[in-house]
Amino acid sequence: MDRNHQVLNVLKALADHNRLLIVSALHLHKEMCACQITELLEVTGATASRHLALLVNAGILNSRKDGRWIYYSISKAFAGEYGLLKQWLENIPVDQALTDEESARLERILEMDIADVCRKRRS
Amino acid sequence: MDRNHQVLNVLKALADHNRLLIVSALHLHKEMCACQITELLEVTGATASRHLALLVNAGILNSRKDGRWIYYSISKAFAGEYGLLKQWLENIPVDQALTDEESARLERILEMDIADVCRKRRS
DNA sequence: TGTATATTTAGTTATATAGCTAAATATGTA
DNA sequence: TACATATTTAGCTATATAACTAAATATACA
Repeated sequence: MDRNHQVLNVLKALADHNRLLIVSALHLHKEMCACQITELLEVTGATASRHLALLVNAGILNSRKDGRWIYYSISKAFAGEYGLLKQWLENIPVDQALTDEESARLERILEMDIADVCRKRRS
Repeated sequence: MDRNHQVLNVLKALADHNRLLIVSALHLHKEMCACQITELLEVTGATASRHLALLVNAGILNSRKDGRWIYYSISKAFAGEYGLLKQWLENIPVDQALTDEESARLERILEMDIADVCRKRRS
């Protein structure tokens, strides 16, 4: 990937409602596992997985495997190379990044035990 | 358009090679008319027009009509509401925003008389 | 007024991609 | 080892959109 397409890749990665939701949620909370994110998006695991892979690929997220769960967080590289962009994303008011319903869903998910969140997943 | 979709709209507007090229060129040069931008993108006037309308719609560009030409520039509203994002875009190194070929094309276009640029347009 | 120029709108086609289901892979636990 | 859980991969379908051409609209000037 030449330098010229990296910037575009980052923008394309962010220019999707569900992926912006993932990034916003991870700004509010350091880490979330794939199944928590799947619940947040209300999509199948496969769909969440693809979005997460795309964000990792664009250098925006880091993943960390712990047992059978994979935790995602904003990558340090993104903070470094795209500091101003990251700052902008962090400063987006919550009500512009998440709908009321999504905020409520996020809170509910974070209050639950991860094992319970994962066990009740769709598909 | 509710607040929630504005941020996404701005990102979607920027997440396209040709539109990012337009915005980058306008960061380097205050104003360009539609026909200059058409030349820069190497597309038909109709295609350039659509990209420009989309950027104006997202609040990123301003247009100013002067005779039969329409001049475009980065909008003050964008600088205000999306200051950090605008700063980020301004700080993207030129070689990451434009290919060598595009830089050369931009220089050539800006050296020419606008009337000549417009007269030799495709389609 | 008539003609050339500049831009936009309408309509078509091709491509990209978001979602799904089903199956594969990997990990933890009985 | 066998089974349940967690995630990814492969393949499909529907939708969005970027490009084009042709036609419409608007402006400038002879």
